[in-house]
Amino acid sequence: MAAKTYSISELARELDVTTRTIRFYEEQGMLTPTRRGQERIYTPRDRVALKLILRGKRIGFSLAECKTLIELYDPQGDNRNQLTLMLGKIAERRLQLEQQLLDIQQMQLELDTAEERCRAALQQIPEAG
Amino acid sequence: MAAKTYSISELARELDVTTRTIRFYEEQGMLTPTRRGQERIYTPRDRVALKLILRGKRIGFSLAECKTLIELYDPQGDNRNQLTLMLGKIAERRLQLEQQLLDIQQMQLELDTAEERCRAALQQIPEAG
DNA sequence: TGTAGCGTTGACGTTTACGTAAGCGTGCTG
DNA sequence: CAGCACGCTTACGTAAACGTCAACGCTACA
Repeated sequence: MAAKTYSISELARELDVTTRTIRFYEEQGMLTPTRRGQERIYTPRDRVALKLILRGKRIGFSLAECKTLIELYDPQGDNRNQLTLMLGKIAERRLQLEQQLLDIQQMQLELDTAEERCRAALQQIPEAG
Repeated sequence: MAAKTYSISELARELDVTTRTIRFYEEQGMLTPTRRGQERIYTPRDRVALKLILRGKRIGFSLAECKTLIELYDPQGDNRNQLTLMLGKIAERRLQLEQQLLDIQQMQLELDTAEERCRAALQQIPEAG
C-alpha cells in the first residue's frame, strides 16, 4: 500500500506556511520531495520534517539548527563516529531546551507580577469613562 | 545612596554581548541610558531591560516582541485603556509561552527516541576501530 | 476558447539584527 | 609624549528568511 502523499499547497494550507517557504526549505536542503514530472510530491516523512522545522522555529531555532534537528530524526547513523557525534548533538539540544524552559518559567513569573501591577493600577482608577 | 551604574563594556562583558549590540538596542528604543557627556551610563534598570531582551531572544522572540516585554515590565500604565491593553498583551504572551512549552516537551520526546535509536545502532556495531 | 486554479522556475526586493571599519576624543601610564 | 584602552558617531556591509513579481505549462470546465 502506497503511503499518502501531499501536494505543496496541501502542506502549505495544513501547516500554515506559504508555498514559497516550503520551496525555500527545499533549496536549503531541508526537504527532499520526489517529483512527478516537475511537480513536487511530499511523503508523510517530508511532512514530519516540515513540522520539525516549524516547531523549531517557534522556539527560536535558526534554520541551520532545525536542519540538525531533522538529521537527528533521520536514521542516517551508520558508522560509529557519526553516531557518537549524533549523541553529542542530542545532548547539546537538551541543554538548550533546558535553558529555554528556565527562560520561559522566568518570563511567566514576570508576566505574573506585570499582571498584578496592572490590576492594582486599575483598582486605583475609580471608574473612568 | 546612588544605585550602582554600569559602563557599556561592563554590561557587554557580563551579559556576553557586544557593545555594538547594546547601542543597537538603544537605537531601537529598547534601552535609554543616561549620559555623562557622551558616555552612556547604565542603571540596574537598564541592565534588567537588557536581560529581558536577551532572555526573549533565547526563546525566539523578535526584538519588536522583546520591546513589548520591556513595556510589560515598565510601570507605564496610567490610564484605563492602556492597562486593559496591557492585560491583553500579557495574556497573548502567556499563550505563546505555553505553545513553546509544548514545543519543547515534544522536542525532548523526539530527542529521547533519537538517542535510543543511536544507542541501539551503536550496539549493532561489534567493536569498530 | 478563454479563464481560473494549480504547479513550475528564476530573479530581484525586503526586513531583521547586527558586524565591521573609519575617524575621532579622553584619560592613564610607562 | 607615545601608545593603549575605552568611549563616541556615522555609515556601509551582510546573512537569514523569506516576499513578490514575471513568465511559463497543464488541466478542467462553462
